[in-house]
Amino acid sequence: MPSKAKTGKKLVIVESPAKSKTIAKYLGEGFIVEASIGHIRDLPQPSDLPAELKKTSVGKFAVDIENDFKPYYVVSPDKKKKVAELKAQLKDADALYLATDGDREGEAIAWHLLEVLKPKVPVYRMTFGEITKEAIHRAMDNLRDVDSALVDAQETRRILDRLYGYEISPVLWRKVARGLSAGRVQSVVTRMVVDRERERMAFKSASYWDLTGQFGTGSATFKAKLAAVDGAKVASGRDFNDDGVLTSANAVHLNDELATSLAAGLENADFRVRSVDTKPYTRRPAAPFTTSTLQQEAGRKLRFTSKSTMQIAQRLYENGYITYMRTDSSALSDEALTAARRQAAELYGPEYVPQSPRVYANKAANAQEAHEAIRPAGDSFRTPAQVANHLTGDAFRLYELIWKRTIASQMGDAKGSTATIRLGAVATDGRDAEFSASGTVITFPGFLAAYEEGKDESRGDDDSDEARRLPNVAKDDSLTASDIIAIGHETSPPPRYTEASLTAELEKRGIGRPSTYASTISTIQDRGYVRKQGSALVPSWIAFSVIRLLEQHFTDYVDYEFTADMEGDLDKIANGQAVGAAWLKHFYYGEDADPGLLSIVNNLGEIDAREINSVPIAEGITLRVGKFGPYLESSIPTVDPKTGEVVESARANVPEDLAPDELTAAKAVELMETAAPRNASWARTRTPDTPWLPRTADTAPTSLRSSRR
DNA sequence: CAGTGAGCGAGCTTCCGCTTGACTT
Repeated sequence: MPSKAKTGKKLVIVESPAKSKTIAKYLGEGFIVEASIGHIRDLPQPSDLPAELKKTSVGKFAVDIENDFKPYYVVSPDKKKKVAELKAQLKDADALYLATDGDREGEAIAWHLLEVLKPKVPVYRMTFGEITKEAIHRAMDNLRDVDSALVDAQETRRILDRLYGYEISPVLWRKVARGLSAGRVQSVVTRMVVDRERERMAFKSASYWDLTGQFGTGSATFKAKLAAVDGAKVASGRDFNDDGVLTSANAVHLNDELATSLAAGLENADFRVRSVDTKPYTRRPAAPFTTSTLQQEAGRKLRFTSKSTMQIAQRLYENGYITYMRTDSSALSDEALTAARRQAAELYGPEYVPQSPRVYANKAANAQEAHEAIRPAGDSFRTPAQVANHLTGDAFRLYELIWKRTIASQMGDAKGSTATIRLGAVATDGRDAEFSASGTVITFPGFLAAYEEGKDESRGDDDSDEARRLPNVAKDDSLTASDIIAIGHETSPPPRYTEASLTAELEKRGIGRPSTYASTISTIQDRGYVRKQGSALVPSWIAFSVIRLLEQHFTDYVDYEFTADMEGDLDKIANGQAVGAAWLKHFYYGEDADPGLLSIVNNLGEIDAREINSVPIAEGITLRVGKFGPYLESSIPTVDPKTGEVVESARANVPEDLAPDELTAAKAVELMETAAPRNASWARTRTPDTPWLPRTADTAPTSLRSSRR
């Protein structure tokens, strides 16, 4: 066999196969572009370690906790084939270019490739923020070495997550239930959902009343709302706190009676315009999509789950319709800016495009910006009409959303004016009532011509800033009045998170990464911490127990700032100001006053499982999380009337679909009463004067039969 | 179903982040 001659080609390795095709095109002859398809090595499951290692200091985490936290890496089973292919390609190449993403994880992938492929040819690290011919060639002119400090930072992050998850999860198995898990990201996310439910449980609703009326001059009428009585502002939803207490000192709180009598007293009153105030209105377009904002907006406008949004986006990306869909950057490349501005001008006219391109600053904490924003691919965008024949239902709708958002982001502000009319009259009882109405008129739609961002369900009063035109009126004009009615309102608790609003919050706080938002939300559902009720995320009672334990014993680890603090430290490692191994040593074994994770876990002392799994619900009634789910227990001893026996406690099941905030004291009593017959005595002693028909196996069918006849 | 428990104690569960297919339901 003749000895194999080198092809003289250069091997370039990127992360994503879809990217590799485009890059190959730009680099041309002489280059072979391959993809690693993400990470190629990772820490194995400790159970998969070779037997001889299991007994050593590596055995617990696949990290040597006694020797500078040296990780024990293995090539991931599903990457063995890929690695073999890359090795074969490298044999024929005369240079290797590691072109993985320009962020912390990408740097680590480059290093792992280096470790596994052991190239004998020159190796260069290259990075680019966008996939254009210019950017790729610029990257070729700015080659460097793999940044070992940045790799150290990634490795530290990886090991920290293993130590955190695999040290704390077993505590939950022992104290709450088997199979549970804790982690730097999932535990904080679960805590957010639990905290929101706690706020809802503690929430006390307040009721307040106001008036609306129809006012007008001749034929034109408009609706206005009571704003002030005798010069004092009328209290509305935002004037109450979550305890149902009025917090605005100068506001008048109208109840049913006061509002109804005022409405009656205004029936024939002489209403006049008191002021007309006009203010200019401008609104700016939203930034181009990041992973997080795409998931939110697709959730709001298209009702997609985060998971399905990502699946559809992946297909669009692979087929060349959009740019990369896992990104935390809202920046557009120069090529995209030009394309968006040109297309906006063509479709809407040059006056719709501002003089200079709009630049969006990144709002998210810890953004790494290895890619540009999510936008239509290419240097001239295909319009939705042009792709309509190639894309089916959901894919088309997602493309259209991305296209609109991108175009709109480079269009001018919407301009108009907001008019506010204040009008009033004196009621028959002498009270002065002032109403107000406002309406916005858009004189130049700007970006609104292309796209408007959706809104999340808002709290409190319904927004009256709708785009409506108010009639032309002037001060002291007399107005007709009709339909003056009193309306009662109740303040509402903070809304539950949805996938979309939770993702937004995670991005804002810098918790998790674009590639994991969707899977994190799946994880907390798979573990039974959270379930979806419609689009709302509702925590389980198990989650309450878990979070309570973590808050009490691992306070710092479930702090909302934990990840942000970690990122700060990792930055120091990436800058060479700190070393990963020393940082991990501090984290795991402690330092000075800080005990470290290991000693916390080893010195938990007596965690009273019963206490952790209990939540007081009402006087004498406690919710407990047991082996078979949550149940209610009453601690009020009662005497069984038949046997004369003292019953120490009674129990009742809690329905699966009952959200924690729906388990009020009254509901708990009701559940105890309708539980098993043995609780009958409990119910009778508790509410002696209420006649109560036990719904037992004996009585229920009878009553059903009789009621049906 | 039954509720933090007698004794012995095997074997099991778990993290985050980067990427796609190859699987089943």
